[in-house]
Amino acid sequence: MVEKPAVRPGGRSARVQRAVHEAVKTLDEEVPRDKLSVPLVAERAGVTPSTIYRRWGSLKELLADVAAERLQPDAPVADTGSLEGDLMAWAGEYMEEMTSTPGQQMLADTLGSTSLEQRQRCLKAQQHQLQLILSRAEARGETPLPTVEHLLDGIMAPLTYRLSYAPQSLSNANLAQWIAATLR
Amino acid sequence: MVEKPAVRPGGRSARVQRAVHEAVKTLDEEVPRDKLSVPLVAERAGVTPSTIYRRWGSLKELLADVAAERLQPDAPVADTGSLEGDLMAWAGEYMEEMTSTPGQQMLADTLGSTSLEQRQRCLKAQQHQLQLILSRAEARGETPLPTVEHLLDGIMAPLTYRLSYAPQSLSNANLAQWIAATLR
DNA sequence: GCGTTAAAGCAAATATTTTGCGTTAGAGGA
DNA sequence: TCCTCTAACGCAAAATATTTGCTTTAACGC
Repeated sequence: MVEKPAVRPGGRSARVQRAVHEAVKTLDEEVPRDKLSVPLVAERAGVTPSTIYRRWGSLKELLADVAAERLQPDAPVADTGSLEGDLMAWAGEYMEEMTSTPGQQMLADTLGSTSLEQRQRCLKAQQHQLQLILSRAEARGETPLPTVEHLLDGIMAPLTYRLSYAPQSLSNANLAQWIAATLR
Repeated sequence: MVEKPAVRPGGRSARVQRAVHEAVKTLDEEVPRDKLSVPLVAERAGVTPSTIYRRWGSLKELLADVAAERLQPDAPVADTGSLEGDLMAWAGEYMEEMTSTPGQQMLADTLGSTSLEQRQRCLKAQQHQLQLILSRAEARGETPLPTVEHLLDGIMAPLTYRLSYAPQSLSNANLAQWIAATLR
């Protein structure tokens, strides 16, 4: 039911997808979540509701798709000069973004979705970013290097767990501690 | 919007709540998720849809409420004779349950809900169970003992992270490794 | 250009959600 | 025990949202 990346970015499909995604993002800032509806999004995007239902199936899946897309990193990871610094900068930014109200909403949208697919996209993106950070550390000659899996389990997992279950308990100190413990 | 524990278990409110929860649990095994609707639940529970809408607000919130309730442990934690054994038994059972299709559904229902409240209930329950396990270890004289927070970050967090993002990658070996590393 | 076809539009048929108002069950007091 | 008060429920009409069959459009490959 979910659209594969369009083969040609200029096609009609791609145009509709962009318009709909854009409409969701805009409206999400204008109306409270329980007022967001498929007909509303459709009107803003200039398409008919049935187009959205046929393509995404439901509002829930559409929101998950948009959220997963927004979670794809657009900015390259900052290079602070050390593995620990890079991790702190990158995970810190992620934490910052995800503790905000729209961030919490995005998280709920992805985690609440029925299809694993969207979540796997997010995981892939995180793995990719971490791999980049690790490669830079390797180039610097830092050693010993942890694996991506290690970083996920030691840093991203506790971070994500708290983002869902106790976001107010999160702090940079927490994060720094997980990073330090994982690199040890 | 969510019902506080009924003051009197015999009252009408409590009866309706039980009937509705029961209906959700039964129907969840009978019909595919996208066919589950408020009117359907209402009919099975013998109440009118408006009762459910007035009390829970939406199907999503009702499902989150039911899921959170199901995540409250009903069986006491097994006593295997050691902290490591108890953790493995308890977390293993949780992992087992949550990798199943209904388990994945419950997880999505709670994590996808708008209200933190339900997730906090689950966190409280996990903390309580872990505290129980720790108290037993303390009584046995095992030392040094980790904190509940440590166990959450080291074991439950990676477990939960993978349950959401890569459930197929989970194994007892993984779990055993997290437990061993956390107790070290 | 020209046929082919996947995706979009349109509108009617269903289904769900909301709402106003009457009814009922049960708590608390005389 | 009975009476009163009120929160929660039932009912049914109105408003919205969703599904569906059929038509139209636009982009791909020839």
